Amino acid sequence: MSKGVTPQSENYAKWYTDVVQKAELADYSPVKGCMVIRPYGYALWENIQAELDKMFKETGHVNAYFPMLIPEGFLKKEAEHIEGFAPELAIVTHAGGKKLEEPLVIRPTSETIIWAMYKKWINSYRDLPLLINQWANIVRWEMRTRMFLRTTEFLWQEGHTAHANAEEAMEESLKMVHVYQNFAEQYMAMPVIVGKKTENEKFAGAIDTFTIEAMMGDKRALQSGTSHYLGQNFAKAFDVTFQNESNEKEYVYASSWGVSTRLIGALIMTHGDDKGLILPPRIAPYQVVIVPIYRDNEAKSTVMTYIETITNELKSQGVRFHLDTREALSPGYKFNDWEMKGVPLRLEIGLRDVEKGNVVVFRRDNAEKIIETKDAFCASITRLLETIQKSMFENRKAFREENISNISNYDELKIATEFGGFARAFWAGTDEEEKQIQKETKVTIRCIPLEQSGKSGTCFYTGKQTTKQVVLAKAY
RNA sequence: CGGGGCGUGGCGCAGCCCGGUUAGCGCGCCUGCUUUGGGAGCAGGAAGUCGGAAGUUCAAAUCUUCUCGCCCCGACCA
Repeated sequence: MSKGVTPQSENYAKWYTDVVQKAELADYSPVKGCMVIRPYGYALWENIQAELDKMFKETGHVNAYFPMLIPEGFLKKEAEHIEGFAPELAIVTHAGGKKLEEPLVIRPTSETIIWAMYKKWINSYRDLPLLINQWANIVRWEMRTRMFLRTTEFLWQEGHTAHANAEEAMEESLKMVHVYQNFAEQYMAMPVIVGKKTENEKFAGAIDTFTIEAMMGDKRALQSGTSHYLGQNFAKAFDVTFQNESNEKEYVYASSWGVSTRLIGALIMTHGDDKGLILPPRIAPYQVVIVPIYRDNEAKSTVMTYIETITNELKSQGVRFHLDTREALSPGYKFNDWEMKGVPLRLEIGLRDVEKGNVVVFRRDNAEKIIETKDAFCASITRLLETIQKSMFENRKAFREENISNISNYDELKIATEFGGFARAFWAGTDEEEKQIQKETKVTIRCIPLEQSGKSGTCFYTGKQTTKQVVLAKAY
Protein backbone atom coordinates (compact mmCIF):
# COMPACT_ATOMS: atom_id res chain seq x y z
CA MET A 1 0.00 0.00 0.00
CA SER A 2 1.41 3.36 -1.02
CA LYS A 3 1.75 6.18 1.45
CA GLY A 4 -0.89 8.87 1.75
CA VAL A 5 -3.83 9.76 -0.44
CA THR A 6 -4.32 11.71 -3.64
CA PRO A 7 -4.39 15.40 -2.65
CA GLN A 8 -7.83 17.01 -2.66
CA SER A 9 -6.64 19.76 -4.96
CA GLU A 10 -5.49 17.21 -7.52
CA ASN A 11 -8.63 15.08 -7.67
CA TYR A 12 -11.30 15.36 -5.00
CA ALA A 13 -13.17 12.22 -6.06
CA LYS A 14 -9.98 10.17 -5.97
CA TRP A 15 -9.06 11.68 -2.62
CA TYR A 16 -12.44 10.55 -1.29
CA THR A 17 -12.15 6.94 -2.39
CA ASP A 18 -8.53 6.82 -1.23
CA VAL A 19 -9.55 7.96 2.25
CA VAL A 20 -12.41 5.47 2.43
CA GLN A 21 -10.04 2.62 1.69
CA LYS A 22 -6.91 3.73 3.51
CA ALA A 23 -8.79 4.65 6.66
CA GLU A 24 -10.27 1.15 6.38
CA LEU A 25 -13.85 2.37 6.44
CA ALA A 26 -15.03 0.23 3.55
CA ASP A 27 -13.90 -1.95 0.68
CA TYR A 28 -15.39 -2.90 -2.66
CA SER A 29 -17.40 -6.09 -2.75
CA PRO A 30 -17.55 -8.54 -5.65
CA VAL A 31 -20.98 -7.19 -6.57
CA LYS A 32 -21.06 -3.98 -8.53
CA GLY A 33 -22.15 -0.99 -6.51
CA CYS A 34 -22.04 -2.80 -3.20
CA MET A 35 -19.50 -2.26 -0.48
CA VAL A 36 -18.27 -3.99 2.61
CA ILE A 37 -18.36 -1.73 5.64
CA ARG A 38 -15.21 -2.61 7.56
CA PRO A 39 -14.98 -2.64 11.36
CA TYR A 40 -13.68 0.92 11.67
CA GLY A 41 -16.37 2.26 9.37
CA TYR A 42 -19.01 0.19 11.09
CA ALA A 43 -17.91 1.48 14.50
CA LEU A 44 -18.57 4.96 13.17
CA TRP A 45 -22.04 3.87 12.03
CA GLU A 46 -22.72 2.29 15.41
CA ASN A 47 -21.91 5.58 17.13
CA ILE A 48 -24.14 7.48 14.72
CA GLN A 49 -26.90 4.94 15.32
CA ALA A 50 -26.55 5.05 19.09
CA GLU A 51 -26.91 8.82 19.30
CA LEU A 52 -29.74 9.06 16.81
CA ASP A 53 -31.58 6.17 18.39
CA LYS A 54 -31.40 7.96 21.73
CA MET A 55 -32.83 11.09 20.12
CA PHE A 56 -35.65 9.17 18.45
CA LYS A 57 -36.61 7.54 21.71
CA GLU A 58 -36.47 10.85 23.55
CA THR A 59 -38.98 12.18 21.02
CA GLY A 60 -41.37 9.32 21.68
CA HIS A 61 -40.52 6.82 18.95
CA VAL A 62 -40.14 3.07 19.23
CA ASN A 63 -38.23 0.65 17.02
CA ALA A 64 -39.69 -2.23 15.02
CA TYR A 65 -38.63 -4.32 12.07
CA PHE A 66 -40.52 -4.91 8.84
CA PRO A 67 -39.52 -7.46 6.20
CA MET A 68 -37.18 -6.73 3.32
CA LEU A 69 -39.37 -8.43 0.70
CA ILE A 70 -42.44 -6.56 -0.44
CA PRO A 71 -45.13 -7.79 -2.87
CA GLU A 72 -44.61 -5.96 -6.14
CA GLY A 73 -48.25 -4.88 -6.17
CA PHE A 74 -47.79 -2.83 -3.00
CA LEU A 75 -45.40 -0.46 -4.71
CA LYS A 76 -47.93 0.24 -7.42
CA LYS A 77 -50.62 1.44 -5.05
CA GLU A 78 -49.27 4.97 -4.76
CA ALA A 79 -48.88 6.39 -8.26
CA GLU A 80 -46.09 8.92 -7.69
CA HIS A 81 -44.26 6.52 -5.43
CA ILE A 82 -43.98 3.75 -8.01
CA GLU A 83 -43.13 6.22 -10.73
CA GLY A 84 -40.25 7.49 -8.63
CA PHE A 85 -38.88 4.13 -7.63
CA ALA A 86 -39.65 1.78 -10.53
CA PRO A 87 -36.37 2.35 -12.39
CA GLU A 88 -34.25 1.38 -9.43
CA LEU A 89 -36.03 -1.68 -8.07
CA ALA A 90 -34.41 -5.05 -7.59
CA ILE A 91 -37.07 -7.72 -7.99
CA VAL A 92 -37.03 -11.34 -6.91
CA THR A 93 -38.83 -13.46 -9.51
CA HIS A 94 -37.67 -16.94 -8.50
CA ALA A 95 -37.41 -18.61 -5.15
CA GLY A 96 -37.35 -22.16 -3.87
CA GLY A 97 -36.53 -23.34 -7.38
CA LYS A 98 -39.81 -21.99 -8.76
CA LYS A 99 -41.07 -18.88 -10.44
CA LEU A 100 -43.04 -16.81 -7.95
CA GLU A 101 -46.75 -16.13 -8.51
CA GLU A 102 -46.15 -12.49 -7.67
CA PRO A 103 -42.63 -11.06 -7.84
CA LEU A 104 -41.20 -9.66 -4.61
CA VAL A 105 -39.48 -6.31 -4.51
CA ILE A 106 -36.45 -5.83 -2.29
CA ARG A 107 -37.46 -2.71 -0.36
CA PRO A 108 -36.18 0.58 -1.75
CA THR A 109 -37.96 2.18 1.24
CA SER A 110 -40.69 0.75 3.45
CA GLU A 111 -43.70 3.07 3.20
CA THR A 112 -45.78 0.47 1.38
CA ILE A 113 -45.21 -2.55 3.61
CA ILE A 114 -45.53 -0.40 6.70
CA TRP A 115 -48.80 1.20 5.60
CA ALA A 116 -50.18 -2.19 4.69
CA MET A 117 -49.57 -3.15 8.32
CA TYR A 118 -50.82 0.16 9.72
CA LYS A 119 -54.15 -0.62 8.07
CA LYS A 120 -54.45 -3.55 10.47
CA TRP A 121 -53.25 -1.69 13.52
CA ILE A 122 -55.10 1.60 13.26
CA ASN A 123 -58.84 1.78 13.92
CA SER A 124 -59.44 4.66 16.28
CA TYR A 125 -57.98 8.06 17.04
CA ARG A 126 -56.93 6.37 20.27
CA ASP A 127 -54.42 4.31 18.25
CA LEU A 128 -52.73 7.52 17.12
CA PRO A 129 -50.17 8.81 16.89
CA LEU A 130 -48.20 5.75 15.89
CA LEU A 131 -44.50 6.59 16.02
CA ILE A 132 -42.34 3.79 14.64
CA ASN A 133 -38.75 3.77 13.47
CA GLN A 134 -36.77 0.95 11.91
CA TRP A 135 -33.07 0.39 11.34
CA ALA A 136 -32.71 -1.51 8.10
CA ASN A 137 -30.89 -2.16 4.87
CA ILE A 138 -32.43 -1.21 1.57
CA VAL A 139 -31.62 -1.70 -2.10
CA ARG A 140 -31.83 0.86 -4.89
CA TRP A 141 -30.36 -0.11 -8.23
CA GLU A 142 -28.64 3.18 -9.00
CA MET A 143 -26.81 3.64 -12.26
CA ARG A 144 -23.74 5.14 -10.71
CA THR A 145 -22.54 4.38 -7.23
CA ARG A 146 -19.99 5.83 -4.86
CA MET A 147 -18.92 4.38 -1.54
CA PHE A 148 -21.20 5.58 1.26
CA LEU A 149 -22.72 8.34 -0.87
CA ARG A 150 -24.71 6.09 -3.12
CA THR A 151 -24.39 2.33 -2.92
CA THR A 152 -26.75 -0.29 -4.27
CA GLU A 153 -27.46 -1.60 -0.81
CA PHE A 154 -27.22 0.75 2.13
CA LEU A 155 -28.06 0.97 5.80
CA TRP A 156 -30.41 3.57 7.14
CA GLN A 157 -33.18 4.30 9.56
CA GLU A 158 -36.67 5.18 8.43
CA GLY A 159 -39.29 6.60 10.70
CA HIS A 160 -42.94 6.16 9.73
CA THR A 161 -45.53 7.96 11.74
CA ALA A 162 -49.31 8.10 11.61
CA HIS A 163 -51.38 10.96 12.96
CA ALA A 164 -54.97 12.03 13.42
CA ASN A 165 -54.62 15.35 11.68
CA ALA A 166 -52.50 17.23 9.17
CA GLU A 167 -51.07 19.73 11.65
CA GLU A 168 -49.69 17.02 13.89
CA ALA A 169 -48.15 15.09 10.97
CA MET A 170 -46.57 18.26 9.65
CA GLU A 171 -45.30 19.11 13.12
CA GLU A 172 -43.73 15.64 13.37
CA SER A 173 -42.08 16.02 10.00
CA LEU A 174 -40.58 19.36 10.99
CA LYS A 175 -39.59 18.09 14.42
CA MET A 176 -37.58 15.26 12.88
CA VAL A 177 -35.73 17.39 10.35
CA HIS A 178 -34.66 19.47 13.33
CA VAL A 179 -33.54 16.33 15.15
CA TYR A 180 -31.37 15.66 12.11
CA GLN A 181 -30.07 19.20 12.15
CA ASN A 182 -29.23 18.89 15.81
CA PHE A 183 -27.44 15.60 15.25
CA ALA A 184 -25.49 16.88 12.23
CA GLU A 185 -24.39 20.04 13.99
CA GLN A 186 -23.86 18.84 17.55
CA TYR A 187 -22.44 15.39 16.89
CA MET A 188 -21.00 15.46 13.39
CA ALA A 189 -19.84 19.09 13.70
CA MET A 190 -21.40 19.61 10.30
CA PRO A 191 -23.39 22.80 9.79
CA VAL A 192 -26.51 22.31 7.69
CA ILE A 193 -29.17 24.41 6.05
CA VAL A 194 -32.67 23.28 6.93
CA GLY A 195 -35.22 23.80 4.24
CA LYS A 196 -38.00 22.55 2.07
CA LYS A 197 -37.43 20.81 -1.26
CA THR A 198 -38.98 22.17 -4.43
CA GLU A 199 -41.66 20.15 -6.25
CA ASN A 200 -38.98 18.78 -8.59
CA GLU A 201 -36.79 17.55 -5.79
CA LYS A 202 -39.27 16.20 -3.27
CA PHE A 203 -39.74 12.53 -2.36
CA ALA A 204 -41.92 10.39 -4.62
CA GLY A 205 -45.27 10.31 -2.83
CA ALA A 206 -44.71 13.22 -0.46
CA ILE A 207 -46.57 16.50 -0.21
CA ASP A 208 -43.55 18.25 1.30
CA THR A 209 -39.97 17.12 1.77
CA PHE A 210 -37.72 18.81 4.30
CA THR A 211 -33.97 18.42 4.05
CA ILE A 212 -30.69 19.19 5.74
CA GLU A 213 -28.13 20.36 3.19
CA ALA A 214 -24.43 20.38 4.01
CA MET A 215 -21.45 21.83 2.19
CA MET A 216 -18.69 19.38 1.46
CA GLY A 217 -14.96 20.18 1.27
CA ASP A 218 -15.22 20.79 -2.48
CA LYS A 219 -18.07 23.24 -1.83
CA ARG A 220 -20.68 21.00 -3.38
CA ALA A 221 -23.92 20.25 -1.57
CA LEU A 222 -24.86 16.96 0.01
CA GLN A 223 -28.43 16.18 1.01
CA SER A 224 -27.76 14.56 4.34
CA GLY A 225 -31.17 13.72 5.70
CA THR A 226 -34.81 14.12 4.71
CA SER A 227 -38.16 14.24 6.42
CA HIS A 228 -41.41 14.03 4.50
CA TYR A 229 -44.92 15.22 5.16
CA LEU A 230 -46.99 12.62 3.33
CA GLY A 231 -50.45 13.97 4.00
CA GLN A 232 -53.05 11.26 3.34
CA ASN A 233 -51.33 9.90 0.22
CA PHE A 234 -50.29 6.55 1.64
CA ALA A 235 -53.36 6.24 3.87
CA LYS A 236 -55.49 6.54 0.77
CA ALA A 237 -53.34 4.14 -1.23
CA PHE A 238 -53.56 1.54 1.53
CA ASP A 239 -56.99 2.49 2.79
CA VAL A 240 -55.89 3.31 6.30
CA THR A 241 -58.68 5.07 8.11
CA PHE A 242 -59.59 5.76 11.72
CA GLN A 243 -62.66 6.94 13.56
CA ASN A 244 -62.18 10.38 15.01
CA GLU A 245 -63.68 11.75 18.20
CA SER A 246 -66.85 12.72 16.35
CA ASN A 247 -67.24 9.13 15.17
CA GLU A 248 -66.36 10.05 11.60
CA LYS A 249 -64.17 7.93 9.35
CA GLU A 250 -61.05 9.75 8.24
CA TYR A 251 -57.82 8.92 6.42
CA VAL A 252 -54.69 8.91 8.56
CA TYR A 253 -52.02 11.61 8.12
CA ALA A 254 -48.41 10.54 7.80
CA SER A 255 -44.75 11.47 7.93
CA SER A 256 -41.61 9.55 7.10
CA TRP A 257 -37.98 10.47 7.63
CA GLY A 258 -34.55 8.94 7.20
CA VAL A 259 -30.81 9.23 7.29
CA SER A 260 -28.39 6.66 5.96
CA THR A 261 -24.79 5.51 5.86
CA ARG A 262 -24.40 8.46 3.50
CA LEU A 263 -23.74 10.40 6.71
CA ILE A 264 -20.36 8.70 6.83
CA GLY A 265 -19.61 10.09 3.39
CA ALA A 266 -20.71 13.48 4.66
CA LEU A 267 -18.37 13.19 7.60
CA ILE A 268 -15.43 12.32 5.38
CA MET A 269 -16.02 15.19 2.99
CA THR A 270 -16.92 17.77 5.62
CA HIS A 271 -13.78 17.44 7.68
CA GLY A 272 -11.18 15.38 5.84
CA ASP A 273 -7.86 16.73 4.60
CA ASP A 274 -4.85 15.46 2.67
CA LYS A 275 -3.73 13.41 5.66
CA GLY A 276 -7.06 11.59 5.81
CA LEU A 277 -10.10 11.63 8.02
CA ILE A 278 -10.76 14.08 10.82
CA LEU A 279 -13.42 12.78 13.16
CA PRO A 280 -15.43 14.83 15.62
CA PRO A 281 -14.85 13.50 19.17
CA ARG A 282 -18.51 12.79 19.89
CA ILE A 283 -18.78 10.07 17.29
CA ALA A 284 -15.15 9.01 16.77
CA PRO A 285 -14.70 5.28 17.47
CA TYR A 286 -11.57 6.23 19.42
CA GLN A 287 -11.32 9.69 20.89
CA VAL A 288 -7.74 9.18 21.98
CA VAL A 289 -5.04 6.90 20.62
CA ILE A 290 -1.92 6.24 22.64
CA VAL A 291 1.38 5.49 20.94
CA PRO A 292 3.99 4.11 23.34
CA ILE A 293 7.62 4.73 22.44
CA TYR A 294 10.47 2.61 23.78
CA ARG A 295 13.77 0.98 22.82
CA ASP A 296 13.98 -2.13 24.93
CA ASN A 297 11.90 -4.29 27.21
CA GLU A 298 12.89 -2.40 30.32
CA ALA A 299 11.83 0.90 28.83
CA LYS A 300 8.70 -0.74 27.48
CA SER A 301 7.64 -1.93 30.87
CA THR A 302 8.28 1.51 32.41
CA VAL A 303 6.33 3.25 29.67
CA MET A 304 3.47 0.77 29.80
CA THR A 305 3.13 1.06 33.55
CA TYR A 306 2.96 4.82 33.20
CA ILE A 307 0.40 4.55 30.41
CA GLU A 308 -1.76 2.36 32.58
CA THR A 309 -2.19 5.18 35.07
CA ILE A 310 -3.48 7.28 32.19
CA THR A 311 -5.78 4.66 30.69
CA ASN A 312 -7.30 4.01 34.11
CA GLU A 313 -8.13 7.68 34.31
CA LEU A 314 -9.54 7.72 30.77
CA LYS A 315 -11.66 4.69 31.55
CA SER A 316 -13.10 6.26 34.66
CA GLN A 317 -13.97 9.37 32.67
CA GLY A 318 -15.63 7.35 29.93
CA VAL A 319 -13.20 8.44 27.23
CA ARG A 320 -12.97 6.03 24.28
CA PHE A 321 -9.29 5.27 23.77
CA HIS A 322 -7.04 2.81 21.99
CA LEU A 323 -3.55 1.76 22.98
CA ASP A 324 -1.51 0.96 19.89
CA THR A 325 0.68 -1.91 21.04
CA ARG A 326 1.67 -3.11 17.59
CA GLU A 327 5.31 -4.16 17.71
CA ALA A 328 7.70 -3.62 14.84
CA LEU A 329 5.86 -0.56 13.57
CA SER A 330 7.73 2.68 14.09
CA PRO A 331 6.07 5.54 15.96
CA GLY A 332 6.15 7.58 12.78
CA TYR A 333 4.17 4.95 10.95
CA LYS A 334 1.59 4.84 13.69
CA PHE A 335 1.28 8.65 13.72
CA ASN A 336 0.42 8.67 10.04
CA ASP A 337 -1.86 5.69 10.36
CA TRP A 338 -3.99 7.24 13.10
CA GLU A 339 -4.05 10.56 11.35
CA MET A 340 -5.46 8.79 8.32
CA LYS A 341 -8.11 7.32 10.59
CA GLY A 342 -8.94 10.73 11.98
CA VAL A 343 -8.56 10.06 15.73
CA PRO A 344 -9.08 13.46 17.42
CA LEU A 345 -6.22 13.17 19.92
CA ARG A 346 -2.98 11.25 19.99
CA LEU A 347 -0.76 10.76 22.99
CA GLU A 348 2.91 10.04 22.39
CA ILE A 349 4.51 8.60 25.46
CA GLY A 350 8.16 7.62 25.87
CA LEU A 351 10.76 7.45 28.60
CA ARG A 352 11.46 11.17 28.56
CA ASP A 353 7.78 11.86 29.31
CA VAL A 354 7.65 9.29 32.07
CA GLU A 355 10.64 10.93 33.74
CA LYS A 356 8.99 14.34 33.73
CA GLY A 357 5.45 13.13 34.35
CA ASN A 358 4.42 14.55 30.97
CA VAL A 359 2.39 13.56 27.92
CA VAL A 360 2.77 14.74 24.34
CA VAL A 361 -0.66 15.57 22.96
CA PHE A 362 -1.36 15.93 19.24
CA ARG A 363 -4.61 17.41 17.99
CA ARG A 364 -5.74 16.04 14.65
CA ASP A 365 -8.04 18.92 13.76
CA ASN A 366 -5.46 21.70 13.90
CA ALA A 367 -2.21 19.68 14.02
CA GLU A 368 -1.16 21.32 17.29
CA LYS A 369 1.32 19.40 19.40
CA ILE A 370 1.58 20.34 23.03
CA ILE A 371 3.46 18.91 26.00
CA GLU A 372 1.82 19.04 29.38
CA THR A 373 1.81 17.13 32.63
CA LYS A 374 -0.12 13.93 32.83
CA ASP A 375 -2.26 15.34 35.61
CA ALA A 376 -3.11 18.47 33.67
CA PHE A 377 -4.03 16.35 30.67
CA CYS A 378 -6.25 14.00 32.65
CA ALA A 379 -7.95 16.90 34.36
CA SER A 380 -8.80 18.62 31.09
CA ILE A 381 -9.34 15.79 28.61
CA THR A 382 -13.13 15.96 28.58
CA ARG A 383 -13.04 19.71 28.10
CA LEU A 384 -10.43 19.41 25.38
CA LEU A 385 -12.58 16.95 23.44
CA GLU A 386 -15.50 19.35 23.65
CA THR A 387 -13.27 22.21 22.55
CA ILE A 388 -12.27 20.21 19.49
CA GLN A 389 -15.88 19.31 18.78
CA LYS A 390 -16.91 22.95 18.90
CA SER A 391 -13.93 24.24 17.01
CA MET A 392 -14.50 21.75 14.18
CA PHE A 393 -18.08 22.97 13.87
CA GLU A 394 -17.13 26.65 13.93
CA ASN A 395 -14.42 25.99 11.38
CA ARG A 396 -16.84 24.35 8.95
CA LYS A 397 -19.47 26.99 9.55
CA ALA A 398 -16.99 29.73 8.69
CA PHE A 399 -15.96 27.79 5.59
CA ARG A 400 -19.57 27.52 4.49
CA GLU A 401 -20.29 31.21 5.07
CA GLU A 402 -17.22 32.13 3.03
CA ASN A 403 -18.60 30.11 0.17
CA ILE A 404 -22.19 31.27 0.06
CA SER A 405 -22.83 34.17 -2.28
CA ASN A 406 -25.93 36.32 -2.57
CA ILE A 407 -26.70 36.51 -6.25
CA SER A 408 -29.18 38.57 -8.21
CA ASN A 409 -28.95 37.34 -11.78
CA TYR A 410 -28.29 34.19 -13.79
CA ASP A 411 -24.70 35.08 -14.68
CA GLU A 412 -23.88 35.62 -11.04
CA LEU A 413 -25.33 32.19 -10.24
CA LYS A 414 -23.05 30.57 -12.78
CA ILE A 415 -20.00 32.35 -11.42
CA ALA A 416 -20.89 31.62 -7.79
CA THR A 417 -21.40 27.90 -8.31
CA GLU A 418 -19.14 26.97 -11.19
CA PHE A 419 -16.39 25.49 -9.03
CA GLY A 420 -18.62 24.62 -6.09
CA GLY A 421 -20.15 27.10 -3.72
CA PHE A 422 -23.67 27.90 -2.61
CA ALA A 423 -25.79 30.73 -3.93
CA ARG A 424 -28.62 32.46 -2.10
CA ALA A 425 -31.25 34.15 -4.24
CA PHE A 426 -34.84 35.22 -4.65
CA TRP A 427 -36.78 32.72 -6.71
CA ALA A 428 -40.14 32.96 -8.44
CA GLY A 429 -39.57 30.55 -11.32
CA THR A 430 -41.54 27.49 -12.37
CA ASP A 431 -40.61 23.81 -12.16
CA GLU A 432 -39.70 23.89 -15.84
CA GLU A 433 -37.46 26.89 -15.40
CA GLU A 434 -35.76 25.14 -12.50
CA LYS A 435 -35.11 22.12 -14.71
CA GLN A 436 -33.76 24.36 -17.43
CA ILE A 437 -31.25 25.84 -14.99
CA GLN A 438 -30.17 22.37 -13.95
CA LYS A 439 -29.75 21.33 -17.56
CA GLU A 440 -27.64 24.33 -18.40
CA THR A 441 -25.53 24.57 -15.26
CA LYS A 442 -25.99 21.34 -13.23
CA VAL A 443 -27.04 23.63 -10.39
CA THR A 444 -30.18 22.72 -8.48
CA ILE A 445 -32.26 24.44 -5.88
CA ARG A 446 -31.05 22.61 -2.81
CA CYS A 447 -33.84 23.96 -0.66
CA ILE A 448 -36.08 26.80 0.35
CA PRO A 449 -34.60 27.53 3.79
CA LEU A 450 -37.12 27.49 6.61
CA GLU A 451 -35.52 30.67 7.89
CA GLN A 452 -36.60 33.37 5.48
CA SER A 453 -35.72 37.04 5.83
CA GLY A 454 -39.27 38.07 5.03
CA LYS A 455 -37.91 40.72 2.71
CA SER A 456 -39.01 41.00 -0.85
CA GLY A 457 -36.68 40.98 -3.82
CA THR A 458 -36.26 40.25 -7.51
CA CYS A 459 -36.10 36.66 -8.77
CA PHE A 460 -32.64 36.16 -10.25
CA TYR A 461 -34.05 34.21 -13.18
CA THR A 462 -37.47 35.65 -14.02
CA GLY A 463 -37.10 39.17 -12.66
CA LYS A 464 -40.41 38.84 -10.81
CA GLN A 465 -40.86 40.23 -7.31
CA THR A 466 -41.01 37.61 -4.57
CA THR A 467 -40.31 36.99 -0.92
CA LYS A 468 -39.15 33.42 -1.49
CA GLN A 469 -35.43 32.89 -1.06
CA VAL A 470 -33.68 29.68 -2.08
CA VAL A 471 -30.23 28.13 -1.83
CA LEU A 472 -28.69 26.74 -5.01
CA ALA A 473 -25.62 24.59 -5.62
CA LYS A 474 -24.17 21.70 -7.52
CA ALA A 475 -24.91 18.61 -5.51
CA TYR A 476 -23.80 15.02 -5.02
C1' C B 1 -27.33 3.80 -21.21
C1' G B 2 -23.30 7.42 -23.39
C1' G B 3 -17.92 8.76 -22.74
C1' G B 4 -13.07 7.35 -20.65
C1' G B 5 -9.78 3.91 -18.12
C1' C B 6 -8.22 -0.77 -16.22
C1' G B 7 -7.98 -6.38 -15.49
C1' U B 8 -0.45 -9.69 -14.72
C1' G B 9 1.56 -12.88 -6.70
C1' G B 10 -2.29 -9.58 -1.13
C1' C B 11 -1.84 -4.17 -3.13
C1' G B 12 0.28 -0.80 -6.90
C1' C B 13 2.53 -1.36 -11.51
C1' A B 14 6.24 -2.78 -15.78
C1' G B 15 6.48 -6.15 -19.79
C1' C B 16 2.35 -6.23 -24.94
C1' C B 17 3.60 -1.88 -30.03
C1' C B 18 7.90 -5.64 -32.64
C1' G B 19 5.25 -13.45 -30.05
C1' G B 20 10.68 -17.05 -28.23
C1' U B 21 13.97 -20.51 -22.64
C1' U B 22 13.29 -19.78 -15.24
C1' A B 23 7.13 -13.27 -16.35
C1' G B 24 10.04 -8.66 -13.62
C1' C B 25 9.86 -4.30 -10.04
C1' G B 26 8.07 -1.54 -5.57
C1' C B 27 5.12 -2.09 -1.27
C1' G B 28 3.10 -5.75 1.84
C1' C B 29 3.73 -10.87 3.95
C1' C B 30 6.99 -14.94 6.66
C1' U B 31 11.93 -16.02 9.52
C1' G B 32 16.16 -14.02 12.05
C1' C B 33 19.13 -10.10 14.01
C1' U B 34 19.55 -4.95 14.79
C1' U B 35 15.93 -0.91 15.46
C1' U B 36 11.65 2.42 17.55
C1' G B 37 10.23 10.75 19.50
C1' G B 38 7.17 11.66 11.97
C1' G B 39 5.95 6.18 7.23
C1' A B 40 13.30 1.65 10.14
C1' G B 41 17.85 -1.37 8.23
C1' C B 42 20.23 -5.82 6.67
C1' A B 43 20.02 -11.02 5.36
C1' G B 44 17.14 -15.08 3.93
C1' G B 45 12.19 -16.82 2.20
C1' A B 46 6.96 -17.87 0.43
C1' A B 47 3.68 -16.40 -3.13
C1' G B 48 1.37 -15.36 -10.13
C1' U B 49 -2.28 -21.56 -14.95
C1' C B 50 -0.95 -12.90 -16.86
C1' G B 51 -9.96 -11.77 -16.00
C1' G B 52 -12.45 -15.83 -19.18
C1' A B 53 -13.31 -18.42 -23.97
C1' A B 54 -12.17 -19.44 -28.89
C1' G B 55 -8.70 -18.71 -32.78
C1' U B 56 -3.74 -17.80 -35.49
C1' U B 57 1.21 -20.09 -34.62
C1' C B 58 6.31 -24.91 -33.87
C1' A B 59 5.56 -21.23 -29.80
C1' A B 60 0.74 -16.32 -26.95
C1' A B 61 0.80 -12.08 -20.96
C1' U B 62 2.15 -10.23 -26.02
C1' C B 63 -1.53 -10.95 -32.32
C1' U B 64 -7.21 -11.62 -33.76
C1' U B 65 -12.37 -12.24 -32.37
C1' C B 66 -15.87 -12.75 -28.70
C1' U B 67 -17.03 -12.30 -23.63
C1' C B 68 -17.08 -11.09 -18.31
C1' G B 69 -15.92 -7.77 -14.50
C1' C B 70 -14.45 -3.37 -12.03
C1' C B 71 -13.22 1.93 -11.52
C1' C B 72 -13.80 7.17 -13.08
C1' C B 73 -16.92 11.15 -15.71
C1' G B 74 -22.29 12.24 -17.22
C1' A B 75 -27.95 11.52 -17.11
C1' C B 76 -31.02 9.24 -12.31
C1' C B 77 -30.97 9.31 -7.02
C1' A B 78 -30.45 9.36 0.16
